[in-house]
Amino acid sequence: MGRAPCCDKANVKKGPWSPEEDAKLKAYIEANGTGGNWIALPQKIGLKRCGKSCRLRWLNYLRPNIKHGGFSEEEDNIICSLFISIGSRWSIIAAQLPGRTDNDIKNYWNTRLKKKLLGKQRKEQQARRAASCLTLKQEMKRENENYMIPGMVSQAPYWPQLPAVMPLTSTNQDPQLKDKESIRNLLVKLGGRFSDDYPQSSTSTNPMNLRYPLDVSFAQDQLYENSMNMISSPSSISPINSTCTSEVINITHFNVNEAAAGPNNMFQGLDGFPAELSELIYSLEGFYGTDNMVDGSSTGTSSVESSSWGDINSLGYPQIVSGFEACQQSMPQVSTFDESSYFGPQ
DNA sequence: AAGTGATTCAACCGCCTTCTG
DNA sequence: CCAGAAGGCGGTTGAATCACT
Repeated sequence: MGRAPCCDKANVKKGPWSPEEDAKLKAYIEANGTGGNWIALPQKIGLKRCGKSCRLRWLNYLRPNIKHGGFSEEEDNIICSLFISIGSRWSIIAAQLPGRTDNDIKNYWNTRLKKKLLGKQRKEQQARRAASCLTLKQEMKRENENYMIPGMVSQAPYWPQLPAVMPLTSTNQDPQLKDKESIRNLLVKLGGRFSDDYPQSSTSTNPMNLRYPLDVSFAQDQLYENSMNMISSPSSISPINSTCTSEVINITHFNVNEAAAGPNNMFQGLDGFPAELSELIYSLEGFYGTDNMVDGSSTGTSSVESSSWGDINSLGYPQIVSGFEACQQSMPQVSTFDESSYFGPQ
């Protein structure tokens, strides 16, 4: 029954690795491999380290072809795009950046990229606020001058509080809905499709019937495999139509809403998106230009028409996009969503 | 030069999923 | 089928380093 404990916690060294320890671990793995058992590894080498610690050290530092620091603009864009698409799935994001580790990307995001984006956004907000305030002040000053009673003490005008973030589309909306809408719009802009953007088409020439921003990012083989593993896990994401003709369609064509409800979902739940994400969405809108953002909810125009694949090239991963342009062209052109045609007879 | 706060990043922690007996 | 270990992952921590006063 079961197995022996992985390591004697009391007899295990913690903290930074010494060059000697690094050398031992590296030499052994390069000569013998991991042997498929990290827990047994330190004992074999004579290291007083936990197997997990060895694994981490190897993967994040000693492994060949590891790059540290010096993230390029292109890498920044990929990280941002993927973070918006799939959230903090650092291992998946790392799979798209050769030589980068999930830990590195996570650190880079938390310490620099996030601040970079938020800083950019705040600057723009301040500029917008300043512009709005100036206009408002001028108008109120004019009105005050018109209605000023002689001898009355002039008071500081009351400025209505401006929204913390500029509303994207409609006002008077549930903030959560607005967040979702923003995320949705951004995802659409990034080239993705929601389950309600298209009717089901089993005759599509697109071999994989790729639809989502995830699909866009996942087009590259490695990431695709990762996604297939995750998506095909019944505990993570449930296909919305189990009678679909293609199994590939089944597993790629999952229901975003259902997916969002589960704890291990691909999107980590739109409801559960980190609060900062909505702020970042606005940052990215500024990054890519709000005018270019697609309002997929109410324009009445086809999402296919309104979402330009050319836009994605600006994200810095044309190699991902190129494989999808063909898929995109084979997508059915639909302007409105008909649930019955999409889900089939209930 | 010293003190202090901010930043970076390697490493740990704990949770979840997968695997094994 | 079940219990528990291994593997994997994301979040967090804290020592080292940097930047500023």
